[in-house]
Amino acid sequence: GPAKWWHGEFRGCGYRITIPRQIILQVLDESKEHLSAEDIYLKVHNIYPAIGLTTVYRTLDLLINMGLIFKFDFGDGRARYELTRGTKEPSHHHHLICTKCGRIIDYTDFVDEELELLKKTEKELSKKYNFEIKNHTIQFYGLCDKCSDKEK
Amino acid sequence: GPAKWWHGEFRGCGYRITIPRQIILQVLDESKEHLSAEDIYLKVHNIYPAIGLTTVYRTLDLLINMGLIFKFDFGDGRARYELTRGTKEPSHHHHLICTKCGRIIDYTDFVDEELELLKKTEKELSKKYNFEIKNHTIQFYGLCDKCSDKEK
DNA sequence: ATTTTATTGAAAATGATTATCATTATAAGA
DNA sequence: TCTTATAATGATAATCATTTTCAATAAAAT
Repeated sequence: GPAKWWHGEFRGCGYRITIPRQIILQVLDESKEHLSAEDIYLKVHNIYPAIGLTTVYRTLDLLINMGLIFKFDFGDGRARYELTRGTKEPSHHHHLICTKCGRIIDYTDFVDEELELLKKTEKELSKKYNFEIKNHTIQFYGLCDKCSDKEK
Repeated sequence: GPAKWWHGEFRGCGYRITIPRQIILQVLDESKEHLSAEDIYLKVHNIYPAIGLTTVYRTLDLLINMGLIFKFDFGDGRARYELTRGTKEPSHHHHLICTKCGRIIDYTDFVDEELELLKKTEKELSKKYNFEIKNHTIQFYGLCDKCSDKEK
């Protein structure tokens, strides 16, 4: 097939372009959800069953180090992964997490205001605690509409 | 010894007051750090070696459900626990987490401004996504002063 | 085509947390 | 004080996500 956008990035780092890596990136590219390693494994497995879970974990690690994906921890014991799609910071979107069904909702509303305050806070905290801030997370936990209804 | 402040809470819930529970609460009370289950186990073990790790986990679960402690997840694979000391929300303090040495710094600066914005955001998000928000986390990741120095 | 070595997959190891279950100890009642 | 019912405990095994190991395979340089 035609060369993908990320082939150059791999070549530049001296990494080989392999079938598992192509398919894992394809799966990540086709999904807009927050996939866990196992989610990715299952989708990859549908396309090319010989690829193992180990390779998925290893490739995800590689992609994180290359800056091609973000890793999120929502506190449910399994990490989620998502293509950066060019952004250098994961901060452009935040999350609502349903503590009952595990659903994760991205929101992009009000983030401008948030970012402004966060930037200011970051600057002041850096100064006060001599702490070099690289990243941050904001997460809201609660019940999504469906789970909220069920409780009544 | 004299009855502790939490004895009433236990009695009220029908829970028994046992040696492990007394010591685990003592350890939590004497520490102002964010202790992991194993940290707590080791300290408890120093005071009363017969207490097992299982009991520590079980007691921490109980204390969470009673609202006596908060559980934090900083994304390093082990949870941390801290006495609520009367507060009903963990939101009164946020965290700086060093991604190199794992040090966790509490900060209470600027939280008022943050809280104001968060309350507003929560309200609007609740409305828009029909999501019942119960809690939130804000965490800054980066390098603490010591680890930042080492990098140079 | 051959060779070098990065990459892979199966299997075992790890580390935090949870479940099981027989034993023990708390606290209520005789 | 002496039962007695049962909540709580601790040793052990089980889970579950993730890592490590290592021999076999495949990418890409020669």
